[in-house]
Amino acid sequence: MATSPQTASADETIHSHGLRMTEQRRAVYDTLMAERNHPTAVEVFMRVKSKVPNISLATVYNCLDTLTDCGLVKTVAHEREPSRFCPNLEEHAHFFCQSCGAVTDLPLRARKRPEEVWVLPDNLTIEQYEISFRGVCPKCTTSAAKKSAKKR
Amino acid sequence: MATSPQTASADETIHSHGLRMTEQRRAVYDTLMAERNHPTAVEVFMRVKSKVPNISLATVYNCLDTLTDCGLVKTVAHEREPSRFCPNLEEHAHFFCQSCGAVTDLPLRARKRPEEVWVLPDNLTIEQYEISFRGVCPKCTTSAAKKSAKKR
DNA sequence: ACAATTTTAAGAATAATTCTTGATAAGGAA
DNA sequence: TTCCTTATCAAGAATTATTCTTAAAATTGT
Repeated sequence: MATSPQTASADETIHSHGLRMTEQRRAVYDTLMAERNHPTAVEVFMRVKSKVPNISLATVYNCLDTLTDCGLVKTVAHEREPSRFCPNLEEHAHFFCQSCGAVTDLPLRARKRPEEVWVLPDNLTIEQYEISFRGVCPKCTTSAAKKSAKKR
Repeated sequence: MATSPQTASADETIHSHGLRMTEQRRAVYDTLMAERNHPTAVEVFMRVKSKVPNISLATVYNCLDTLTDCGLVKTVAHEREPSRFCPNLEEHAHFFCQSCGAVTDLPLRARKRPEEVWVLPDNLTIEQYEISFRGVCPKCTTSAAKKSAKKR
């Protein structure tokens, strides 16, 4: 069977960086694409072991770094918690739910730029940015509301 | 001499949390207020030692945590780098210069809200957020421009 | 097939931060 | 004051995420 167009272009991207698409790198990449829920390196490690049983955690870290360097995934660092990895390459922010731990992508609104919200000095070159919101997600807000409704 | 109004209110804030303003906490707080350049815990430690010579790094961490819990300083975590501490309680974002390592506060523009830039699901409760930009600061941009001007 | 280069795996090493514990200090009651 | 309770401190051990080191295995160009 033919490889999907997505994985084919991931191959090309890796090759264009002078690197190879190895079994381990593909397995890590496919794992991220399959469940797009911002897993940590350890979570990726556990999932990927079913495909490549004797892969090591250090190799998972290496693969995630390589994929990040090639621009195929984004590394999301928040507070001092373990980094999370996400294959959404669109410009977006992240929301971390303090209640259930879920991480959600927040897409940019049309025709809005983050730079317009803060006062930036002249001559400042922005190369990247990271926007993290923290609070309670809709699911947890709703279930908390139900609970307090039951009480009375 | 009388204590400054700022330190007096820091005292009150600490007391309102059921805690004491100890020599160590005051020294750490004063150090942050004196040089508002986002030092790391180790940098605070080195500066504070001149006032309290036998303070330990762990105590500096404890003090910084306590001050953060009381809302007197902000802990700024960026990537996997050491946390930095800042006594600017105004709502602001941070800019990290990749060239010189300086951290700059970016105040919010008048009548602008970060929430208006990203698509937020309904029912989502935002409790805090952290906005980090990364790039080259004006000073480094200018000095790089000078250098390349000299070359030709 | 052979040599050169990548990549991997295992475990050691690192770095920032937190935890543990006993000692010290402070505040309040008698 | 003196005792008692609680808070805080200091020192070093422990933890956690991540990176480094190194030798072996795999891949590619010749």
